[in-house]
Amino acid sequence: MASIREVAKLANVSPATVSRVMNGTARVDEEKKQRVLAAIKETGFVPNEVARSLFKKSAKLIGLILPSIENPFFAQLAGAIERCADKHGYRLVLCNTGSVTEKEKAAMQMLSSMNADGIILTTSNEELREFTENCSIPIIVTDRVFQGSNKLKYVHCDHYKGGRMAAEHLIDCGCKSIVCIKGQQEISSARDRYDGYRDVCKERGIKEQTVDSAYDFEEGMKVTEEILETFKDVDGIIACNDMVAISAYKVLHKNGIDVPGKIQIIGFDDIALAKLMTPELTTIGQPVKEIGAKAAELIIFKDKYAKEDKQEYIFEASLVERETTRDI
Amino acid sequence: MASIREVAKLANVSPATVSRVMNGTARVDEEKKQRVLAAIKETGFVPNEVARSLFKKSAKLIGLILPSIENPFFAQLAGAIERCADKHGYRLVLCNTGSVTEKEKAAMQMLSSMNADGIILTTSNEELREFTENCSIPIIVTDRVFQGSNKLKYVHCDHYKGGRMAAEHLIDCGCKSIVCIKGQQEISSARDRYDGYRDVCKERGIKEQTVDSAYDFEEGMKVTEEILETFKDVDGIIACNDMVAISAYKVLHKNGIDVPGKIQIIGFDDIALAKLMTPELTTIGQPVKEIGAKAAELIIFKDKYAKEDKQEYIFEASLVERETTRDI
DNA sequence: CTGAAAGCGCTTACAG
DNA sequence: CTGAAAGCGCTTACAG
Repeated sequence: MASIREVAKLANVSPATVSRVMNGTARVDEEKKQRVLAAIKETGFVPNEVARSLFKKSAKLIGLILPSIENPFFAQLAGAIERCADKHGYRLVLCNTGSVTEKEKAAMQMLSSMNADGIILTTSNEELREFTENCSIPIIVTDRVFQGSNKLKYVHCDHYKGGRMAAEHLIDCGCKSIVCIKGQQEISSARDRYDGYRDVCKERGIKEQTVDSAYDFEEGMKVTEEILETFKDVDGIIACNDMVAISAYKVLHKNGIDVPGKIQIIGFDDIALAKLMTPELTTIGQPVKEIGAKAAELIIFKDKYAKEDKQEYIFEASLVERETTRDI
Repeated sequence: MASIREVAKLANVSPATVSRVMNGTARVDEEKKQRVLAAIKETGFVPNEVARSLFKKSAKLIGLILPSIENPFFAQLAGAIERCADKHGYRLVLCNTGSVTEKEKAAMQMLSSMNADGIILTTSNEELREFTENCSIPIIVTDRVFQGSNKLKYVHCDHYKGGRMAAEHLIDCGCKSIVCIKGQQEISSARDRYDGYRDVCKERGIKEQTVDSAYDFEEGMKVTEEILETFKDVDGIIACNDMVAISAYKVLHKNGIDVPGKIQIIGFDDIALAKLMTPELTTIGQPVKEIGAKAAELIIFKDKYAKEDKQEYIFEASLVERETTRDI
């Protein structure tokens, strides 16, 4: 790899001039400029980003810390973030944590020591709050919220309203006995979704019926069996996300229960798979692209956003009616 | 962030000594060592990876260049690579290219200028071969192969055998009229899978029937409609991957065709969704974890592998029988 | 407009 | 065992 020195020698100028030509940071004599450009071309010179980053204290890197990239919702989020980052010349460093606190901490530390420009974090772990507040680079929490922190920024969709929409839709579809599969209540988004469901139940005078589950296939299936045993008259299921909704469908189908004829199902997230499965899954969609792009922009344009002094960026969820519910 | 200088001052030693304590690169007087350790703790010092990387010419970074992280197979691959990388103290830089050549080239260049230790690349684009061969850091091509290159290393599963297994399984299940949905034939893995199918047809005296498709939902559905019109007696479909298989099922189901009763389906990859859908998808599984880990190790332990002088690392595909076929 | 110099924060010969 | 020095490859005051 050619260095700036070689280019300079070839063009008969100083390294400083080469740097100025590359970056357009100062006016350079036209003739010299041409010589530099020619020399860059001839040597195939590409500036070393590490050296640049050491000086600038910005590596043009965004850290992405996720429970698991295998979760389709997070994969979509990562895709959205990557596309936005790439557009502005930033790269993404991916860290899977399996929600293990020590890994999350290690990733944050590593990322700061890499001069990353910021971190986009999705964690289930509220204990992490203090640690994140002391991190030397900006952290954007996506999809979830830490209670009581005012140092971080948040980007997520309105899960509470989403929860309401799910419940209301099922009621509109004629359901009388709705069971909500709650996600882990340590996760703020799961809490909010559940709260939405609960409030609608109260308002509409419907019995609140719930069951606990993790965001996970096996759990989803186990819990659905449980529902069938416990709530004999169930005619509507709100799943904490699409994965669980799909698992629920699987169990109902296996038990010969017609969906949506006998029991209706609604999921959460609108992952790509939701409309691919048979029957197509009704769900509450999140605007992942917008969420991902906003999170990335909050880091890329941090100076601009610093002035805005807004802490939470909230997007609207939307009902996506498909085939596991039937409006009447 | 504290620097090595501050730690040194606090411990009353030189920065060199601090470095030696941190890295264990030389014997240090026990008492000084303790002072250094205490000073590190007190200051919360974390060494700057950028400075380290500038000197070492290794950023402990692996570049991952993929068509799209949203594709579940690639998401699983990324997860496998990340876990292996993390175990050895390496980070992953994720680049989505949408298979756009210019993006692929830009990503490779960027990654070298970041002092990445190597690149794991999945591309459909054989024109890229020369460019990759001239890249200054090692490149491991996963899932696919460039024809005629002997500078790169390859990690993938035996797609040819996989194609054979799919065809043989369908025949064993009693299919007489099998249609193969070929993936894009510029992609070596799609070619190999198809070749496997074709050879089995020849050997078993079965008529070869094919249809072209991309690895994509919409295409999968369109092409399945086409199959239904063109091949009236079709009783088995080999899809180029699981996504397409799922789309095919969707179309068959919509047309009231019983699966596997009337038409049997087999996919490729064994993505998580395959066993989640209803009916569960029979498919040819790839050992993604092993593939991802091997690719990462080839970069992390490049010196060790340089001696091995092996260019291709091939893993076995395996038949995963589920509910869209029925052995007789 | 432009070059010499200093510096970003580490690491490793080198000399002692 | 240990410190002073040089250097990794850039960038930007500074002086001219």
